[in-house]
Amino acid sequence: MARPRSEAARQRVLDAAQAVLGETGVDGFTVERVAKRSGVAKSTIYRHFPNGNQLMLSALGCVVQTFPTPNTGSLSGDLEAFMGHVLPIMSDPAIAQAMLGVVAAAATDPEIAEIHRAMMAERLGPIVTILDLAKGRGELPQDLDTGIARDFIEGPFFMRKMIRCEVIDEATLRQLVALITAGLRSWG
Amino acid sequence: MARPRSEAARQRVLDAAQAVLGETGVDGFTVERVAKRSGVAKSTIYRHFPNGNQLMLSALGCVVQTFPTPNTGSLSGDLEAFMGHVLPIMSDPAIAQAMLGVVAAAATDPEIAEIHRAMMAERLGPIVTILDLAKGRGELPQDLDTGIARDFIEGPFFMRKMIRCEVIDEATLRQLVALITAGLRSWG
Amino acid sequence: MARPRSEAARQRVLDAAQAVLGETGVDGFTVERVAKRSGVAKSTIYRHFPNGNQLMLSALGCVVQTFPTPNTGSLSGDLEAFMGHVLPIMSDPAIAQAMLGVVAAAATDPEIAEIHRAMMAERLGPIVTILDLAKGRGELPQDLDTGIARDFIEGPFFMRKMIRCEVIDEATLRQLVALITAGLRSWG
Amino acid sequence: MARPRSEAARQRVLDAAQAVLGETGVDGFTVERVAKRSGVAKSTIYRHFPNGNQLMLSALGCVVQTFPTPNTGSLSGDLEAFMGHVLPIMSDPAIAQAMLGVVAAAATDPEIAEIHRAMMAERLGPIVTILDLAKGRGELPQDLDTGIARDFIEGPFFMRKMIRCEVIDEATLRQLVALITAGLRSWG
DNA sequence: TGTTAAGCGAGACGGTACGTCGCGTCTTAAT
DNA sequence: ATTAAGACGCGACGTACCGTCTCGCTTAACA
Repeated sequence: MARPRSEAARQRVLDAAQAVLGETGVDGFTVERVAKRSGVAKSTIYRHFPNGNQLMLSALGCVVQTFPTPNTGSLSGDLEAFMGHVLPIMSDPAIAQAMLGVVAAAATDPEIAEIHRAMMAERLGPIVTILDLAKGRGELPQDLDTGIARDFIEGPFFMRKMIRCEVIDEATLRQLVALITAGLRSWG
Repeated sequence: MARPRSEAARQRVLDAAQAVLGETGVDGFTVERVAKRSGVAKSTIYRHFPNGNQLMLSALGCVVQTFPTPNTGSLSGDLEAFMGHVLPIMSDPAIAQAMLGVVAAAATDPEIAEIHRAMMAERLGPIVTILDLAKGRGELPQDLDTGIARDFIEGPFFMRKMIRCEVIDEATLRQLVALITAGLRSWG
Repeated sequence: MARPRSEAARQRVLDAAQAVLGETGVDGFTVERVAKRSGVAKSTIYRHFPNGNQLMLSALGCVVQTFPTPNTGSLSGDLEAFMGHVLPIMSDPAIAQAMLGVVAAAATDPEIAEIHRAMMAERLGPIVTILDLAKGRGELPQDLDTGIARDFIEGPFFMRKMIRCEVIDEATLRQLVALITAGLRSWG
Repeated sequence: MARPRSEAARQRVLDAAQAVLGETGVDGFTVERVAKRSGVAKSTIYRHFPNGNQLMLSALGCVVQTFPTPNTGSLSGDLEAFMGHVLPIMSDPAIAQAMLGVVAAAATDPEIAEIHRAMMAERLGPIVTILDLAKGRGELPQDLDTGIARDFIEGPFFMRKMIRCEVIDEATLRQLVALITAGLRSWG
């Protein structure tokens, strides 16, 4: 019966939030700055988001995005293609910061834990598919544990790129994929 | 005539800081809370630490600790032993949070970047030694790239434990080590 | 062609407004509280009243009420009877608060000044009549200044009851009336 | 052991508060405006005053001021002199507004009630003295009730000046004093 | 007897001020 | 000279109301 919350306002807020995040970083992120920049009243922001942290996380919704599942015909090719999609995103410092923030905050805040879960699940799908395809082709043993495999696959990239903050060039990507596929094939 | 800065005070502050970190998490970490809890005046804290973030990080100094280098006679044994040391530390939620915080903050704050570097280096030493020993035994090819290998080794554990927050039991530890050693041996 | 504004709604608003005034006082008086309590939408309230202050004042319309003019045959009797009517109204704390609020606000808001004027005038009529009757009976000199007399009559009661917030019992009422009549008779 | 609250800051705040009151009236009175104008931080204001209302009332402390007790040798002279002191103060619209605000708020807020009490008591002293002197000179009966007399004296002036907002010129002052003294002498 | 403009509830919106909290700096008295 | 205590300027927080504005739905007067 009442006026619906304006999706336009919500979007303007999210856009401004992303801009602020990019410009000032996580530490300089402020609801009042977002309000000023978006031209939306602070009270309206609080009508759409329970608090500043949630707003920041929502602004980072892009982290929880769908990745395409490649199908190149070989395990190595699929893994290289998939990581080729994921790596650029992890390279954006704002996203990296936010992602780590999500992981850290998930320990205490249940709402953030949910985002964390979604973020993790989103990347699981393609990996499972890639593994299944490889099993179908006979490249991998049928009883390979998917849970362990996904950490074995993602871990090295995550470690190098986001934790150690080193670049991953084309050669490194291929070398890591080679190590990973060799390891996976040895399963059992 | 002057009183030296009491080391006792510094230590009480650090202890209180760790307690606060553990109880309230990174978000609830506050200089004033640490002051109240430690019974030390805020001004004294600022005499010992340049600002609240540095205090928090110093309280996390334990993360930058020396790990013993195992020597069990086999690559698998050494890796299992090493990770057996590292994993319990990563399991402490306060340390985990802090570590992620360090990684995130390193992007902007050069002082934290230094801590980040030390934290990373501390773990590198034992890994290099383990790899060198394995090369000496002929378990690994001589030209194995240490930089890539260390991400390939640590990454899966880090991913599973700290990012995905799943337990790593004895069996999982051994399975991951098996995958890793198989991968490493395939180098070249 | 259009629907007329529902008098029922207006009345429900006024009732709720008076209730809110009585319960929370002038400071706790809020349009939104009145809306919630009355079950009437805020927009409807603003359709009937230009703003919150006006609503509050309208809710106090009862202060601007007609008082009967007594005629007991003597000045003392008339004054006692008149104040006997007025005092109970001044005793209602909500009305008292509101009345003071009107006086205070009249200084700045011309609309409230109008209410203030009406409020004052309403009480003037009976007093003039009482004085005229007394003059007719020869109890008071013909040239008694009505303007001064009305302050001389009302002032002591107002001061004691509304400003000093002390009770006025039967005896006090009679004593004050005696002082007043004696004073008035001395005019000239 | 700690730094004492700076009396200078408190005074600057009060000065600014009075200025704001005078310029914008009670409605435009805002803690943030006072902060900005005084150059004192909002948090400091809240360190000195529990809330904005209390600040406003403290700024009106001048209302609770000591009045000199005249001694002209006659009751009429004393009353004229005393009201000659009081009337100019009641004429300041800011003070008048505030005074009514104090009376109104005293009903609900115990702290304001205390101010109200002090405000009332401050004026009682001189009046009692004036009455006692008159009794000593034989101008008034010994058994005159002071409580009733004080309302009888102050009431008319208060009513005319602050409630009805009419001027009190020299002639009116004398006429009212004449009525009052005549009334008082009739006691008993 | 429909039509239709206004009333109405609900509540979103842009604002302003609130009172609180934490920061990092400072001043004071005591040790 | 260092410490405990805490005041200070600053600035963000999240809340409460303000008065205005869309929304659909309902309803009484006109056509």
